[in-house]
This record gives sequence, structure tokens and C-alpha cells, in this order.
Amino acid sequence: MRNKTTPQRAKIFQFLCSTKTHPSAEEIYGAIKEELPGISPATVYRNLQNMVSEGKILKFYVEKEYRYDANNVNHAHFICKSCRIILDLPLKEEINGNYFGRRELEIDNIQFICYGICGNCKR
Amino acid sequence: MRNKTTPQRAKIFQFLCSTKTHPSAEEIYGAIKEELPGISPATVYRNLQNMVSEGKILKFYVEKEYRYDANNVNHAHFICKSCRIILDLPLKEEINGNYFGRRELEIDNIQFICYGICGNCKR
DNA sequence: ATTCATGCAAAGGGTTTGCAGGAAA
DNA sequence: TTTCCTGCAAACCCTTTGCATGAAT
Repeated sequence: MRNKTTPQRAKIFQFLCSTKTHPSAEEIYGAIKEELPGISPATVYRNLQNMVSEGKILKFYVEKEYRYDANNVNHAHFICKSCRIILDLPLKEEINGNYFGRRELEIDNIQFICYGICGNCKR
Repeated sequence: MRNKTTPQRAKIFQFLCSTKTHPSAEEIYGAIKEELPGISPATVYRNLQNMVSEGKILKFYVEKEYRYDANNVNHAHFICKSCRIILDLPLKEEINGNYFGRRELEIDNIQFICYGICGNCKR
């Protein structure tokens, strides 16, 4: 097996799956520390990086730090410039078959981030 | 006027307009230094940030550094995971009128980055 | 025994910031 | 004069890395 399933790694993945807030490494570390007080930031960073490499989770950069997402299916994000909430936006189109396929671009990962104002903030 | 048009600022914008390579701040600094040997990295960073704030240019994060783009019209990027070339992909759809509009999401900036293999590298 | 993940601490590195000098208005 | 941009250097801060320890097989 490539990467062992340690308690730390399991907790990290479990936490990521339980939230839709697209937390940063620091936020993940803060949450995990509650249950595994001895865990170090380095362990969190290393496990996150491993899971990204394995395609198990997704990461994207927003304002000076990476955000992580256990939803690794191609999708876009909406970021409200007012409250900073990050929402998932599914991509339903078959990407490789159309625009990109005709240009011989073979897509295997997509980051589509929209910045704007969400309905809550507009009201 | 908010930000003065200094020789440094003019050169930076001029260089960005002259290239389609989506250079990093460091690359921009290297290019500008040829013509303005005394320029400092801080000036480059500050002017880039100012132009981003003004909406004059666009920046997006790729592998540990920001890339800058004088094309500030909504568009996507294609990044070849082999040669790392970054290509512009225009977005022709009227975004705010459709999917997003129905969800009360008001988009004012889009980052749609596709990672994959370009035609050249596939051959 | 050997492998590999952890914790700790230090290093890394792109970007930002404080400050004094100086150009522009 | 007042404003504010520049260059220099130091600080920032998130992330990565080196290393000794320890758990798992």
C-alpha cells in the first residue's frame, strides 16, 4: 500500500468529508486537534498533500492559503466576495467531448472559481 | 487620480500586454529590470497589486506563485501538466443570465482553470 | 529488521510591509 | 509643502523539510 491509513490520516479525511466549508489546512488542524491533541501541523499538511496526489481530495488556492475539498468530482466553486462563503457548483457538461476535445486539450482536473455576491448577501 | 502612472508602472503594464505567457511577478521583475535596472521587486509587486485592485489585470495562483494576465475579460485558462504552458480559453456563454442567475449568484470575476495535456505534448 | 508516518523545530520562499528619500503636482 | 511612489531591507506567514522517534508488518 502506498500511504498507510493512520488515525491522523483517517480523522483528517473524515473531517473533510463531514464539512462543506472548504477549510484551510489551519482550520483542519484546529478541528483535528480536538480529538487528537498531539497531532502536529506537519502531519496535517503531509496527509493533505498525499490525498491530493492520490486524487482523493481537491485543493485550490484562495487568498493566501489552500482550501481543501473532499468532493473530488469535477466542479466549480462560487466565492462570495462579501461573506467569503465557498459554494460548490457542479459542472454537468461533458467537457472533454466538446470545446476542449476539438482543440486537442485533454482535461483531467478543473478549477473554476467564480467570485461575486451570493443571494444572502445581496438581500 | 488614485495611482500615479510612473515609468515603472507603465513598463510593467506594457510588458504584461506584450506577452501571453501569464508571467509570475518574478518573471515580470526580470524582464523590467532589463530596461529599468534600478527597479525593485517591491515596486513590481505593489504595482501588480494595484492594477489587480483596479481590475486592469487579472491574477491567479498556480503552484506556489501568482500569475498575471493583462487580459481582464472573463476567460478560463488551460494549463498543460506536461509543459506547463498556460493558454487562454474564452468563455462565450452569458454567465450571469443562466445557471448563476437562477441561484441569485452575481458573478463579477471568474477563474476557470483546467489542468491537462495539450496537443503538442500529446504528440 | 525494515519500512514508513509522526512530532518537533527549523528552513523555505513568494509576497508584503516599514521607512527614509525623492519625484511630482 | 504635500502627496505618494520608489528602493532597500526586514518581516510575514503558510507550507515544506530534516531528523530522530516510534508504530506497524
